[in-house]
Amino acid sequence: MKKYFKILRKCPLFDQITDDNLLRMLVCLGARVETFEKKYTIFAEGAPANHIGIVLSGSAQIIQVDYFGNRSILNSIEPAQMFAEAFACAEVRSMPVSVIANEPCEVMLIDCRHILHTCSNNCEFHQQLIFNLMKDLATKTIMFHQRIEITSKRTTREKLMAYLLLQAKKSGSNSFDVPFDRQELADYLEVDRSGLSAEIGKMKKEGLIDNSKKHFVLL
Amino acid sequence: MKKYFKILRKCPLFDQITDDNLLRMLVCLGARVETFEKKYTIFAEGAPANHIGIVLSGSAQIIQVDYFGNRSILNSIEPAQMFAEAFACAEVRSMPVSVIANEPCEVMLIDCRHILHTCSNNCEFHQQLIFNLMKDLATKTIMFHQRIEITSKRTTREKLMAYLLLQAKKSGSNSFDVPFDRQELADYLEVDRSGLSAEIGKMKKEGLIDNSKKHFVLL
DNA sequence: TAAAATCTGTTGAATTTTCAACAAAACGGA
DNA sequence: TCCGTTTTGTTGAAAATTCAACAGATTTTA
Repeated sequence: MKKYFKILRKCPLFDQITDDNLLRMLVCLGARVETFEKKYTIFAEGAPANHIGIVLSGSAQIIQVDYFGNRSILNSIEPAQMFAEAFACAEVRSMPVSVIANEPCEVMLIDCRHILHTCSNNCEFHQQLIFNLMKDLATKTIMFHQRIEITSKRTTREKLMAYLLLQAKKSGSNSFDVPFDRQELADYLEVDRSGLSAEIGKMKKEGLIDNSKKHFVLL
Repeated sequence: MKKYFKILRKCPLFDQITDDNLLRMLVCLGARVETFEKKYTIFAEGAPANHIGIVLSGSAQIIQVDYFGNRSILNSIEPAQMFAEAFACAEVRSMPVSVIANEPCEVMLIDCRHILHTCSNNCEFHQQLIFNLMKDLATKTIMFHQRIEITSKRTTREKLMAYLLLQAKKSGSNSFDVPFDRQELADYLEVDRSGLSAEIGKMKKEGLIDNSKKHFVLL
């Protein structure tokens, strides 16, 4: 487990937890690590929603697929970030979304019931973990607000521009990579892929942006 | 304060809190009640985000207005529900959304810092409140997932149908009221109002739904 | 009660998106 | 390196949304 400490220290779940306590805590929580190949399903829609996931390496995507097969990408999960914590904390029966490995992944899984319900050892760190979960959920809620601000725009160009402006702000630079290929970006922005490609082409011609694959520059 | 107990007991923030403790707690937290007329701003975008709001009577709406004046309605807040808790818990500087009274409202305001940071009295209920906040935030996250499932649909009809199906499920009946007038429903679904009116008319003609004002029936 | 303000439904034109199909480019594996 | 697969850009036609304008209905206010 020790080899994961460097990344786990960055995970908001373990804020304010000393290195000394972290190892014992992981044992007590029954944390385990699993690996997934690219495109493999980490959590399937409909599966029990008991576990919190933490991406240790690689990346994952939260997706919804509707009755007609249309995919929405809700979020991209990078190393040290958590996923499925809302469903585990709300104690819903089953997952309403799927989580897919976007590249080869190492994922730590923790049964959330071990966090929410005090264990027989009566460890004091439960309170800190619950506080950290609360903070994380509040942050996730804000991310959803930002996503809604983007997808509520009515045209492909407005959505893309709103998304790129936010990414530039987050990265602190006008030159940055996005975590999506074209189809994925379209499924995040809720637009048609070919329309998105066309719009990117137009905006390049107009000198608004520069782009090559996943790299974008705001001009 | 006692006159609000009946509704406060239904607020998820006070789950597992005994009536005896509730009054003392409200004093300790510095809770206060304010009233707002219809359409008045409870929290303005850009204002400090320190307070959690609880709707005691009436209802409120969470709205985003973009640069061009386009309004999105993120959520409707009914009595006993909280709002702005995510921003207060995440300790962001200022509100990224506005909260508007949808009808005459009584609102309880609690400075979230009194919940997150233990007070000098060292009351034991902080832990329970933080646990309750975590549960509430998890539930709110799930609500956003549902909203995204609705607004990610590409046509007005699909969005409306997805919304109505969810409302029917929530109300436990095929006959129910929605908390929005036409323009508000359009701003929630992220579609054009006139297009929405036209689509409702078509669906009535096709015998899919019945509707009058805010009342809908799924046939 | 009457007048004013707001809300709703309807229309047609303009804009935009979606859809399907295809070819070029990029990628990955043998 | 070559071949098969995946990704990306491009196109045009069909479908849907948006927009502006207006009239009738409803609600609010004086």
